[in-house]
Amino acid sequence: MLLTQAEENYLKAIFKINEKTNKPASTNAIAKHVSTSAASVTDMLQKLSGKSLIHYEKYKGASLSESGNKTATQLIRKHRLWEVFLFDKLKFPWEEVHDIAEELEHIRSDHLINRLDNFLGNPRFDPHGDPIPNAEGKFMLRNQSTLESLPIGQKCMLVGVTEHSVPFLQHLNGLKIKLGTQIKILEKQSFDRSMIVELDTKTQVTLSHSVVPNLLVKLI
Amino acid sequence: MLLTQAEENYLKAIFKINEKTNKPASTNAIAKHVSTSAASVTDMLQKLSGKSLIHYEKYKGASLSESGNKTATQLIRKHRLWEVFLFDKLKFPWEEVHDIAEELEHIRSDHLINRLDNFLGNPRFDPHGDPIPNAEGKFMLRNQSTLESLPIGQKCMLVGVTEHSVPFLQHLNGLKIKLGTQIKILEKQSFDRSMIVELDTKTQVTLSHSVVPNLLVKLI
DNA sequence: AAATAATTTTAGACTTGGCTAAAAATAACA
DNA sequence: TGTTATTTTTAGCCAAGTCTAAAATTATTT
Ligand SMILES: [Mn+2]
Ligand SMILES: [Mn+2]
Ligand SMILES: [Mn+2]
Ligand SMILES: [Mn+2]
Repeated sequence: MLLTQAEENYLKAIFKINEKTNKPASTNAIAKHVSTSAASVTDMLQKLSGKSLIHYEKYKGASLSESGNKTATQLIRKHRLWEVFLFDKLKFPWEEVHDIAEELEHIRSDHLINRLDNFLGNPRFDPHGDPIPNAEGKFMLRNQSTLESLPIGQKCMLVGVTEHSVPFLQHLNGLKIKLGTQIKILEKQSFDRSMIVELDTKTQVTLSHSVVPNLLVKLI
Repeated sequence: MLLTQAEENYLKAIFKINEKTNKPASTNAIAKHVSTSAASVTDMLQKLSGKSLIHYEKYKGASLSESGNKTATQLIRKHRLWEVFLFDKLKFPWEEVHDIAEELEHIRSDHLINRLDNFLGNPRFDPHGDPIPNAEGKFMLRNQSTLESLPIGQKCMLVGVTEHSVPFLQHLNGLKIKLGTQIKILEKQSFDRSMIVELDTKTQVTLSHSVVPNLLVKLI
């Protein structure tokens, strides 16, 4: 089926809300995601329901149907592959790739995205460490923990971030922390839940509680 | 100014018609270019005129204003750079790049297009031999002739095509003719204006009059 | 269990970009 | 120079996607 850019954006929003909450996406939650009014969301939910892309019941929120899920997954695949292109090939900083990928993800050509995937070396993760579904829509899983959950003395490596805002990513830039950076936990302050860690550059940095829970790491 | 995709497409159409005819673009000519009705074109011409992107007088056709020209040139720059990306990097055949570039050209980010230009090695011509304007909008000129105008015995090299249709480009594929192919003129048939040429592969082929005038060559 | 608050839906309107049919202007022809 | 033919514009309509304001429903308090 041929979907408009608007319809695609709603499906992606519902996907992300469903994924995070494991519940039907509420009208208001969707409205925030796509930056529009609740009334507009209701209109669109009725349309998407009519096209059998979502399951929707008045006042009960929306979740993706099988075909809606497939569409949303392909969109995420395109988004993340374009992010890899921008980051790896065009050398954009990781905090700038998302907005451009929001536009590129709507280019319609299976041929294009599969060649791009190949050109990039079939990457499994995007510049923020998020998994890239393959052409069949399968997400790659990975053993990962949040840095917060690890004990003093543990060594690990940054493999992802759960927060994608520009200020947060720039903050990490300032700390010289990026994907692949090795981290050893030296101290955990129970008072303010900050953490003192040593990086692979031998420098010590303090990570506040607005940083620590957003870092996904692999044990080493 | 922020333009819609539709507005951009109209500006590009007017640019191309102006370029080819050296006259204001007629409503009908534009309608053919953007595949729409004459009535819709009139509507849009009034809108573009209101935004000072074109010079337009009822019944007299349209031509680009300075700002309209700048916009159209940047679009062509984006279109042709994306074509180079698709052809050089993703290895698409030259007859498939145009349609995808029609979508990619509307992605808005100066940052992106300048990095792409750099990544591609600042190419001056696209996969069809058309010049790529630089960031300031300047087109590179080149000494070229149409194959038709050359005498028997002349050696030359294909540098561009004036026809971009899929069947035409596939026909050239079949003849093993691509940009860079060297051509020597062996015979010119005055009856049907066909031409017998020898390629750099030493093979001889006959080029009909629906092919010859569409080949742009450089003398060697 | 009411009353109040928050969320969601409906109703009605607007903008963009398209359409067809009819009117007006221009071009071509006899 | 009239008379046709063609082109262009106007007029009126439509679908998508948005909005605000009001009504309906559901959730939260007292
Ligand atoms: Mn992103
Ligand atoms: Mn990402
Ligand atoms: Mn093209
Ligand atoms: Mn081209």
